[in-house]
Amino acid sequence: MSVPAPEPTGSSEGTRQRILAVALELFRVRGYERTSLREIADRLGITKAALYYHFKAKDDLLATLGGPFVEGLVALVDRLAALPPAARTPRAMLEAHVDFLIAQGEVASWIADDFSALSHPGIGDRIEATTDRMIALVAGPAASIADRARAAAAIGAVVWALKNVPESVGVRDVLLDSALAALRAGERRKLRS
Amino acid sequence: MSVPAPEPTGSSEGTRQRILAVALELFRVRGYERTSLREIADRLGITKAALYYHFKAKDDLLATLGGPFVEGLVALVDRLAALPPAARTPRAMLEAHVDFLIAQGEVASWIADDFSALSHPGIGDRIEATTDRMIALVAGPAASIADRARAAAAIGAVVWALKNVPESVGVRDVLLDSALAALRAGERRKLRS
DNA sequence: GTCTATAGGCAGATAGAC
DNA sequence: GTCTATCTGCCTATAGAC
Repeated sequence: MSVPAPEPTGSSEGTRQRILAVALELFRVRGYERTSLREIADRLGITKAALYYHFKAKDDLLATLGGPFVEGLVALVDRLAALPPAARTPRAMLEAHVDFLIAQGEVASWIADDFSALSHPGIGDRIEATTDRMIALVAGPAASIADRARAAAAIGAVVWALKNVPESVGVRDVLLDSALAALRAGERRKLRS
Repeated sequence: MSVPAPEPTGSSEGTRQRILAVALELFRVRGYERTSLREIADRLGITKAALYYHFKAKDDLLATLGGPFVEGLVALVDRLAALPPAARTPRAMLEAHVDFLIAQGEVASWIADDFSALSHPGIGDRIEATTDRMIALVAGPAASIADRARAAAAIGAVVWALKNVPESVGVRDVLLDSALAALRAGERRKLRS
């Protein structure tokens, strides 16, 4: 008896990936809301109806492209929060964040510019809460407003530099040191990480 | 002969301001593209048609709210670029930028989250070019990639902190020092501003 | 898996009365 | 200035042939 053909993911999977690539490219340039399915289809030389064979709704493109980012960020913060306090150093946390953003690549820079695209109930709130948790973790316990401001500054330094100077990925360590310096600007002494 | 009634801006101006306030509030929550004129009108207790008496198109709301930000940023960078090199210190430039963002208030934090709303031909390109110029100015002449990364980090520290920790406005100087620390993380010596 | 054709809806925008 | 009524168009999404 013949086993189901060993090509469960034939050219279909390839098309799906091409759709995602084009969608991400357009989302980065025009934003999610301003990008129509017709534009995506035209760019690929197919019709809108063909798109719907691969993704049952426009929302699916958003979820498929942005989902891993959101879930990854939440998982990252969860993981950091679960670390023993001794291991939860600013350097370790900022390092994990930088590497996460670098791993997310163009998705991260898309979302940085099109953050409001995630303003859906159940997503926007979640990522906002996660951001606040991350700031609180980096700021540490009993943080003053100034501490929180510096923590946000350190995180933002990374986010913004990667978005606006893509070559920053090549100087990851420089960026990390820069973020740490922003965080520690208020301290009077203490030289170790 | 009677002079034109001395009430050129009666309750009309008030309504116009109320519209802008509600529009900004909704843009901040849902983003520009996802906010419909019907939502704005409903929130104000008027109809869409009434909106069109005050603004001839939805784009006008975007231009009225975001225009001063874009124009202000361009003017700021122009002004900084025109300063004599001796006066163009990192501290002076970052300080001017912080104060500009604080002055823009909620508009600045809206745009930070809804940057892609400005992705119109002739606006998006312009603000992107201006951002690059600002980074180049802060990075200084003959800047390496690491220098540019740190400059972007310093600017981003400010932008992101003000957006995510609104109370940062109250610790402006802390934020400024934090950004400067991020910029100077790569230097080996030199202590003055 | 991709097509043609079209449904269905809501958005932005206008006309003209009051 | 604000309304009611309506136009127009594009967009998401679906039905069904090939």
